[in-house]
Amino acid sequence: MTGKPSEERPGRYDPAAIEGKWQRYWESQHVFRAPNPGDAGARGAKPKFYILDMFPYPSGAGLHVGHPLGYCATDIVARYKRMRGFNVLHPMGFDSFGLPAEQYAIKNNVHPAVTTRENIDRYRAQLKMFGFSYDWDRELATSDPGYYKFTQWMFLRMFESWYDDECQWVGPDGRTNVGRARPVAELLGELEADRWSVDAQLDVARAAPGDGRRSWSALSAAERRQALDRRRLAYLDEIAVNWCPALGTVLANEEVDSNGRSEIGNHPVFRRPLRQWMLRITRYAERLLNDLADLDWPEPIKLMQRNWVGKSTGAEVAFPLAAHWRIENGRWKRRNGDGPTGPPDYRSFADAIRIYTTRPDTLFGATYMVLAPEHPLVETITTPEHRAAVDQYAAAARKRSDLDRTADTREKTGVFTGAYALNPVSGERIPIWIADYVLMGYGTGAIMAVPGSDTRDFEFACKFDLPIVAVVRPVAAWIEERLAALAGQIDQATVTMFRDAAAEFPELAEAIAERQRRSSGLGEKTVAVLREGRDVERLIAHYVRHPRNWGAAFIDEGGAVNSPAPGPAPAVPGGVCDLNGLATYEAKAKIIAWLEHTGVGRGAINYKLRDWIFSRQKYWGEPFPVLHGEDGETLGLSDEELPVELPPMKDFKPTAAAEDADTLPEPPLARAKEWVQVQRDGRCFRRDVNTMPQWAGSCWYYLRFIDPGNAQRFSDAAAERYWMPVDLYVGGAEHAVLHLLYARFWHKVLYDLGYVSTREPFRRLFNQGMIQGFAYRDGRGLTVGPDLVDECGEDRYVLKDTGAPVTRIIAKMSKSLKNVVNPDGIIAEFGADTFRLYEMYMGPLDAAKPWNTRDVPGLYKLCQRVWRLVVDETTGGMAPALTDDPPSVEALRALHKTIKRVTLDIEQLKFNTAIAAIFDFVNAMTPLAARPRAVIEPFVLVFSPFAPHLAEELWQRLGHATTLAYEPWPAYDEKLAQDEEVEIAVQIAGKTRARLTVPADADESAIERAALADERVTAAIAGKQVRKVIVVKGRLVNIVAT
RNA sequence: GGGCGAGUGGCGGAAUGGCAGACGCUGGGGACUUAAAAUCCCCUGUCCUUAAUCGGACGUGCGGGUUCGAGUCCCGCCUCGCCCA
Repeated sequence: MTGKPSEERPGRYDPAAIEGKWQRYWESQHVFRAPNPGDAGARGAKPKFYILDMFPYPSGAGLHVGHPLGYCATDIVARYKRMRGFNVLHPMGFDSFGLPAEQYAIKNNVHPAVTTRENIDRYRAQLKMFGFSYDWDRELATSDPGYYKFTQWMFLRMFESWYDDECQWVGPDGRTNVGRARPVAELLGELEADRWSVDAQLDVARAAPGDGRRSWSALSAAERRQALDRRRLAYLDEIAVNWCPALGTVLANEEVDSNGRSEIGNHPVFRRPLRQWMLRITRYAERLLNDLADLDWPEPIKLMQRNWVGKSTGAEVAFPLAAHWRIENGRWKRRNGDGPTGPPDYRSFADAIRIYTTRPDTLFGATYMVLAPEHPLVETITTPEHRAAVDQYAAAARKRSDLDRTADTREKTGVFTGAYALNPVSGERIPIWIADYVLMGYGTGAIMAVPGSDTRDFEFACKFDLPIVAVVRPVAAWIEERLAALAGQIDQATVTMFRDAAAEFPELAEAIAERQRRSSGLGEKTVAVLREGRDVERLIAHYVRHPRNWGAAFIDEGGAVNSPAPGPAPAVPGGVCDLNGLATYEAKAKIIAWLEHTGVGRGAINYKLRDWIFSRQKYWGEPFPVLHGEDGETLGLSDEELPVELPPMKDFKPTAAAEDADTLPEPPLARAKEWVQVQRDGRCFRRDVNTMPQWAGSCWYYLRFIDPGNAQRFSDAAAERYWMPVDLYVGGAEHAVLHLLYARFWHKVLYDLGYVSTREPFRRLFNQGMIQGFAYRDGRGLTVGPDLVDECGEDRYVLKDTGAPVTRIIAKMSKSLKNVVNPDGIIAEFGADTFRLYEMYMGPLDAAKPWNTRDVPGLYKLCQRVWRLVVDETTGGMAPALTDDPPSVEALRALHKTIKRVTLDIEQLKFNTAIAAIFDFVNAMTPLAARPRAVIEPFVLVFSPFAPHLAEELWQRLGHATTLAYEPWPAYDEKLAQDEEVEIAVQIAGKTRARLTVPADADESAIERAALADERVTAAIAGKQVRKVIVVKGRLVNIVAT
């Protein structure tokens, strides 16, 4: 099928021979070395282009066909840009730390350093087969001590920095920023000079000591440490983590599935409080949002980042505890008489539950409160008679994962603490519950429950029979929707049944009434109203009075009602704030103003984004460059002590632990006893035995590529200024949030500290689509792999063993389905150029598309046909049709059209249509008896980014001594890229009735005249009057006649 | 449940609001050949009409709308994919 060279045809296209030859040439000549400013060979006047692939994680399985998709695309652009005169930085490296490497190493009982080296060698060899134009001199691996030395160095910079929200400053890019990471030393300077001070909560205050604020000199060593640690960008905190005993490590939330099991290996995961390194990414939330505006990224990715940061605006409100506060004469009074009584300040409002809400307009509907079971107040407010139940519930909740706890489908659980709070807008006593659907790590770990306006609160209130007040008037559409949903649920018969049962068994009447009330279906009255004919106004009024009967909360925006409820106005401090009738946005503004005026709350912004848990309890990662003192002091190492290398350990496995919640995680490094113990100035210190997560190394690798050999600095400052930012970053959408958000955060810290010159690392981002595989679905709906299926005739497939028919479907490539395609076999049979062309021709780069090996030979044929444009297969010499004669106009037109289409398509990363243009060119040239060199040579250049080996070989055979990689990209002549004559359609009322050929530059009136003169047109419009003639130049004429 | 994206021949796909199906694959036919492979050429959305042409109708998931003109824009629905819950 593939027509390899033979005795008869020794001159046939032979990719195996030419691809190795050119790969060796490129490598030995360092053809793709990109000079840094100041390097030998640097051409300073050249514009730069930094094009980056998401570097691979070198797994044991080797590359599959999905990996090279993005790499083929970037290689085309890199080669194109070189020919356009850019100095192109196009590097490749390996993300070689991480849990999978460790898992693989454990499974095969080899040290991860060994397997990692082997995997990298394998990946590099595979990558080199494709002929990518990487500057391999810049190769790096994140697990190399020369690399992670700087990962540690950057961590230390974060440890030694604090975030100053108020700092206004001009960055090296000349732009004004608000907020900046600054050295802790500067903070210390302010404190030591008593310009700043420390408040009662050990928070730094930007004011001199006094008014309850203490001077730095008045603090103990431990207090000082605590005050500084609270500000550091990298800090230690005790938080509940996902502890997986079987894997011996803590997992990120994303690594735990909805059943509370680990994504890797499906092991149980437990919640455990653990002291962890955290990075204060939350301080960057606003900048991470705002700076998206400048980026040329796909909108869906930007949106995913925005959602991840999850900014919301609302209010913080303090709900005073009823045990401590009462309202007297319109003022807040302490029950025990002491403490402040005047209009309280929100910050100092003690003995209150603080909550954050996005809907402060619904405050009048807050009929109870819920604390997370871990909330510190639970301990103090629970009354003795509820103590046992609360403790038991809290213990059970701790074991559950966040995901599990907040799943919508789960039945709500919770217990009453016996304590009450006062709703500050109504003065009402409302009960305080604990429930696991409230998370400590989110917001303040407490909520005001508004069952009338929140689905989960509504379900909870129904289950525990807590009051529900509608505070937002629903819209008619919602009422209709609820009616439709409820109509089938509880009908009149059910209601009658309840009533009849109550009449027949008077002793059970109360219990039956209770059940009916709780059933949260349509109540009797609702049904009655329904029968009267769906008067929406009455239904809305009914909902406002009896929301429970409607089975769901109206959670959208609308007019405020019951705020306050009808009746005498409650006597609350500051006077009641009437929201009734206001639209949600007005009500929010009014209540926030009231909250701030009365001191029980304030407007606030909240983010879903959490601080980044930066510790992992595994071996194969970057050690933390810090020492822990016996007194709790944490000491950052000096730059000279970096890198802190991983100790060579024979046993790097996690400690096998029982699969329950009570075992303590013990990282493997804890067993490297000699490594852990460090003497410093006669004192004993312990090294940190955690390692950094896999994301750490990938946060800044694009900076290391700029100057990978630099031992003094992560990269030379001038080189960084020259190359940054990355002009085009290509990779899979699976990294849309985490890697890209972490890297942006990391980069901004370096920017704030003056180490990099741009505030964003990746100017343009492109996500390649997934390459899928085929699978088959049998009669029972089960998916089976291609290894179990035979093809019998066109699009008919049967199971090999039973002969039962199956249908072909498209599925993710997976080991279990055995539908993974390995590129090695394809390259061995057809060559890398064919592989590259096929992947680029499959469809749009960003679309998911199935791999179909059947289509590959078509691209091999293209290579053969291009080959034959230049080479005579039988002799191996030059094709006789190749001439030095001046080209015909037709040949020139074919060339210039091709240059134009390919050029514009590469600019837009539309490689599939660029290759279609190449097919067109080859189709046009093949039948020609004479193929002028003046046409073939520029074509070879245009073809070269796609099939570089073949193009280099032809270029050499055409008589050129050196690589074509730096030949100028052929220019096209706009005139020659157009046909002389074009065929245009003539439509009568939108239907094509005729076609005519006109000169390409014919103007509208000439086209109209020609169209109206056409006999098919005159026949069609005979007896009608022409109302309108639309002429689209070069396309069509549309005649409207009646 | 929410958000985003996508539905076009037997298949992958093409189409600044302007001739739907470029280009490739598959399939069919032909040339060359003793023959096959390879190569080259032609045909290949469905239906109607015709001896064949010529010609006509339909056609971009479904139903509406805007427009001289809709695969493309707007509204509603269905299905699939991805992300978040």
